[in-house]
Amino acid sequence: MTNGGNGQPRQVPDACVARLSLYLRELSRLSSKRVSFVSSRRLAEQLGLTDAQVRRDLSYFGQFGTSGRGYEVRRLHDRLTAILGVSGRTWNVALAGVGNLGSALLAYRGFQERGFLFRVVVDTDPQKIGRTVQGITVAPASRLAQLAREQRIHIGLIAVPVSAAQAVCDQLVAGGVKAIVNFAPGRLDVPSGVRLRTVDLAVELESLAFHLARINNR
Amino acid sequence: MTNGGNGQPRQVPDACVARLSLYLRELSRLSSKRVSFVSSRRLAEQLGLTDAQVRRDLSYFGQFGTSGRGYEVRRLHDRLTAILGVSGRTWNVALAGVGNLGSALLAYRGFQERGFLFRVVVDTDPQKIGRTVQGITVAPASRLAQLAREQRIHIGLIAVPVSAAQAVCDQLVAGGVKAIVNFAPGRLDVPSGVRLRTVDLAVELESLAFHLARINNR
DNA sequence: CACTGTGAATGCATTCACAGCG
DNA sequence: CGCTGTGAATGCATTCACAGTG
Repeated sequence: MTNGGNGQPRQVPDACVARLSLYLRELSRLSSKRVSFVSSRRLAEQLGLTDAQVRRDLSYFGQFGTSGRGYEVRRLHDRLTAILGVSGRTWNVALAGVGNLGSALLAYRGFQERGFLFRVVVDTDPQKIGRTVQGITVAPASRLAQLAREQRIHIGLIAVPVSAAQAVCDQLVAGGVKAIVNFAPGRLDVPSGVRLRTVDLAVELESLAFHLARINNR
Repeated sequence: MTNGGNGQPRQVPDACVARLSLYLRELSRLSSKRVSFVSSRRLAEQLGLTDAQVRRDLSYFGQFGTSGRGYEVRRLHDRLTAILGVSGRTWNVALAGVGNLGSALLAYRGFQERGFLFRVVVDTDPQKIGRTVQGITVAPASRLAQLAREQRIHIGLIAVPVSAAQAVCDQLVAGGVKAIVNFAPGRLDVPSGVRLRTVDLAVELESLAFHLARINNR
């Protein structure tokens, strides 16, 4: 047995957590196709993983499978949504920056479906302030900290140019936000206790270039 | 000594490659500030890593540092650009999908600066076809494979809805593209020999939610 | 002396391989 | 049987710690 049996485990690898939402997506798909059971093998195939890895990942949270048959799609789906914290409850999200990237984030259907609600959207551009995007009015960036506190924001998204990123980040922290995803390239400082993930789109391209260079040069 | 001395190493961890472009960015910054030497300690501090890690990463590619003084900023910068394959040469990039995310990618200055040139941009929307974005005319998606081949595209970016992603991916492969970054959620199939990276924006949010849920629930 | 470069040690993550169950 | 759940083995990645160098 992996853990106490009911509660949460002690030690879940970060890499595993990142995969949970992939499982969830695939299970949703299977569920809508009226598939009722799925084996670790099939699930793995579909997601480009190994069967052992799927079983190991799920085992961190308990025993969901049936020997000889696999996992019951609906049941596993429900358990995973609960584990990921996207069950029942919703998360309040603040977005700073309504440029192209910010707009892409706002428009992304997956967020709403999983209970991530954009409650606060800010920008510095007077042209944009006051406009309504996806049902939310764009507020001035100067009010970010205040709004974050009022709206009890859980997660902040930074989609502003690098030069403004640290200031925006500080405002989010001042507003009591404890989890931030930064899409601006470059490092940000946050106090301990605040969780920060930086997603750098250029890194992906450069990693590919590195590998291509090695293929093409010899 | 880590390797032969001049050439490329044999075994570089993927995680290290991903960090090279962070080093590069920081070195550019230091260079523009007229800083001529930097220690592994300082570099690490700035990027949120450890000094040992910086030294280890760089050591995969040779010996660039001077005992007691650190690394010569300009020299290291030049060596890293060469290693990453972003020196001298340029990379031809094709973009599929000119929605918000696609536009964000097109507008990202960092790409051009590093020698990634958008040569082909396609979309299915008749409203968008024929328009010029960032100096490039949007072509119909049906011509993707042909254009990719004609323009000798190295890297393809997929920024279309999930439903269209696999088809677009197949077109890129048909057009001889060997490296693809997919921004649509969900798995894509590519023949072996083609390098595929999927970047899923929702995964980041859900990973954060998982950790927040663990904090808030007990 | 301050700093690099690197064996050796540690700590994660993945994979193997198989006992055990329905 | 077919498939799960998991110790044990392996393979990466990071960190330690220090000999060696300008």
